Amino acid sequence: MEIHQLRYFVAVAEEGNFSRAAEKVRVAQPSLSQQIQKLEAELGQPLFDRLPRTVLLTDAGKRFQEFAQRILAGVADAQRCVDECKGEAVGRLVLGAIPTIAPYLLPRLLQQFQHKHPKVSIEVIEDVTENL
Amino acid sequence: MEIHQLRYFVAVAEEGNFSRAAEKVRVAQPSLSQQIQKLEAELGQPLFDRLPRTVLLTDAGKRFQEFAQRILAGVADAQRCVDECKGEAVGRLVLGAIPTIAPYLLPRLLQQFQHKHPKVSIEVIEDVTENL
DNA sequence: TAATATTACGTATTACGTAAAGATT
DNA sequence: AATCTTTACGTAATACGTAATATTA
Repeated sequence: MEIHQLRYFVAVAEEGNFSRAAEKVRVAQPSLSQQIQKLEAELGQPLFDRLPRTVLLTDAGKRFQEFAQRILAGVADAQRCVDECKGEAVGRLVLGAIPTIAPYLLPRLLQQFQHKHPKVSIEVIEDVTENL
Repeated sequence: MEIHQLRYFVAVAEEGNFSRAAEKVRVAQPSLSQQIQKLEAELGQPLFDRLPRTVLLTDAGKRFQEFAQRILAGVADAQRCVDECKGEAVGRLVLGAIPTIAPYLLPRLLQQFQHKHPKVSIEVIEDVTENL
């Protein structure tokens, strides 16, 4: 069982149609068909009844759908969760800069940086020799 | 993000050691290392601090671990869920058998079958000609 | 030197797309 | 004929293992 298979499965379940599901998940329709078959083989039973007009979930498929959706939601949550950590730098930044240029470039850059990393304290040293 | 990557990640998080984790999930250690790197790349940040003696979860890694475990638990649940559907055959089974042999083989087989498929009603016909 | 993680690289698996076939209306 | 799914098959992506290379104690 793989995550992309779960995406395909949910798409077919929602669309009731392999072709439209394939467009939705942006994959060739036979490829999607293969992945669904593979998933069904691994689970040991069919997830869909392939009827002439539409594709319906089997009982097992209905059950499975809820789990699949919860898993995919979990994946999305996990993504978002670590994204929140991303810019969360903390600490202290000491920055050396050439006195002549500093006032012209730094203000905007530092403002952007502070916005992204509010927990970092910044100190700018224009004349480095003072600290030698 | 793939399910096997989550398994690898959880193993490393639990073992605090790539080598032992690799044994646990039965994969070569460099392969596991690669998959972790790939996962970290996709998430946009490291999940582990590679320290000399051990491997520790980063803040993002700690957060991610909970989600990963929930996802894997969901996968296991999904498997179990559809397994429950498996033997749930319902309906009626009419079985023809050679009269001489039937009494010797069928009782045990039918008992097993009924145990697995309690919702199937069974009829045994020993003399098929009666039904022609 | 021992223990551990990463990089390099060739191989085997596999997901994919295109084309053809099957099935149903 | 038209619509939809599956089968067939070659290609491309990739997960894997082995071997070599850091890195640290």
